[in-house]
Amino acid sequence: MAVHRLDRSLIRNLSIFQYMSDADLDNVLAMASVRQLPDGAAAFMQGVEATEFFCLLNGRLKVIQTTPDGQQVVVRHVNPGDIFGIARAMRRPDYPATATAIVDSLALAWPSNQWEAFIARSPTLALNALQTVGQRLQDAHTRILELSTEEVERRVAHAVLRLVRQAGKKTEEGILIDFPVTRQDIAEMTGTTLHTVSRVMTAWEAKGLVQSSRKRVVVVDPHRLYLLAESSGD
Amino acid sequence: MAVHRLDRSLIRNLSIFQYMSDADLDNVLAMASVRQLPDGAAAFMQGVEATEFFCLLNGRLKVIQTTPDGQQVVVRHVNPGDIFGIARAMRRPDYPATATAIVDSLALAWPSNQWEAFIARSPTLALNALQTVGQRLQDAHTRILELSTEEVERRVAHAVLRLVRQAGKKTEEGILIDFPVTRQDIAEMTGTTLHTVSRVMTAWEAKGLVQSSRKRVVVVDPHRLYLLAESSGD
DNA sequence: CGTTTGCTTGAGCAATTTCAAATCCAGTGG
DNA sequence: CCACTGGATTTGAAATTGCTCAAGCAAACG
Repeated sequence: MAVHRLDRSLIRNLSIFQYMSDADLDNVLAMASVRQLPDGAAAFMQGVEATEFFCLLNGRLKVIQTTPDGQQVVVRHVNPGDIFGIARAMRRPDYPATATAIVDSLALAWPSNQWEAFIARSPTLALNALQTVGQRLQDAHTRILELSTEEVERRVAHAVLRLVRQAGKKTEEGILIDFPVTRQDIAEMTGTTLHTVSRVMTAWEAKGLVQSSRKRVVVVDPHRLYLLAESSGD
Repeated sequence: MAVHRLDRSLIRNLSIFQYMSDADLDNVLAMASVRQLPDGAAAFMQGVEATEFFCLLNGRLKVIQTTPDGQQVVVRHVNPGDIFGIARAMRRPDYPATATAIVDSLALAWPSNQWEAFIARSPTLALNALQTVGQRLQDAHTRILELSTEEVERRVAHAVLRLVRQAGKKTEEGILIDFPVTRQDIAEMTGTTLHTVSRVMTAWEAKGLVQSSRKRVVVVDPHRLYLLAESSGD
């Protein structure tokens, strides 16, 4: 549970903790515990009291919101260096979504009630946190704009390009999305069905834009995909 | 331009400035200027450098994002007491949307570069700001969930109920939304067309749920509207 | 008044979902 | 090594939702 000798360098480079003094960092680290999250494990679940917040050291999570009738939406993916589960920082008592590891992952965890103390100690941290949440708000608005104004194919294109930016890895055939993604996942990111995603991606495959197989997507021609995402489809 | 003798009580009750010392408040007020925004005037415009942030004293604004091809989305409505235009606080150089007064309004304005100084002076302000942005993020996610999983009628119902919560005013016939709202506005809040909104609302009118006319919406039976918004529509 | 802005409504149509059925593939356990 | 199992994917056909186009009407505004 408690952590001995966590290295400062672990979190020194995380954007949220940038520009903090060594002393403050040590203080922050002293309160942290390490959490191992095997593939499929949840860091926290929707509706449960928010007792901790986290920072992902490595691996990858997806954050999912579920409607009362069981439909799911992928809120976002958590990448190494991201903080997540900061519901309490926004004065929300419970987690609004579920965060699940999609590959074996490792995270730091702090008790939620430490948040205020951290902020009080370091105004820089406050500004960083605000920026982080602000960025997420931007992303959310972008998504609302897309859901409101774009047709499915372009939404899917945007979603795939976003995945490329977050986890793109150069390979022989093109840029691989470096974690398992199903058609269902992409459907939940774009507000459509796995059937439609499948049809769209099959068409792209025929046009030589992507290559995909089971839980695996490679973008062969990012530029043409980008054009497709942006052009008004004429 | 500069403001003389703004009363502390003006902003004392605004949630964002709660729990600040009188001295800090005076300091904050000293930097503020008052901005009159007649109906139709823009506080700021999308894409323009974010030189100021604001707090609405009274009136009502709508915040709109426009796509490259001219489609519009209502991001949110600004109500008295809300801060807005804090793009810079999230390290965004420009305003991501346009804020327009939909009734004659009055706001306080501060230079964007004051933000950091304010936060440094008062950690409480930082926490309040974080909460505010956090709330907006929640709202945005709620909207994404609705856009992704609900059909038009329920989305419109949710949007109208949200307006009721923000600006509902009891009248003879029911709860009036206390500022001008067009079908187009509601369409831009729900990702549909004014035609569809019109059809939906005409049907509601026939069922005795609402009464509406030009730029005016009265919810006659909030409870039944709520049921309609929540039920899976069976 | 004439013009503009907002609202309604019908008809046809296109995009997407639903429903249904196969097929594929990775891993599992004989 | 191979058949088996279950999740993932593909695909066709039918059903549906909501959009586009088009027209007419009504209230507000100068």
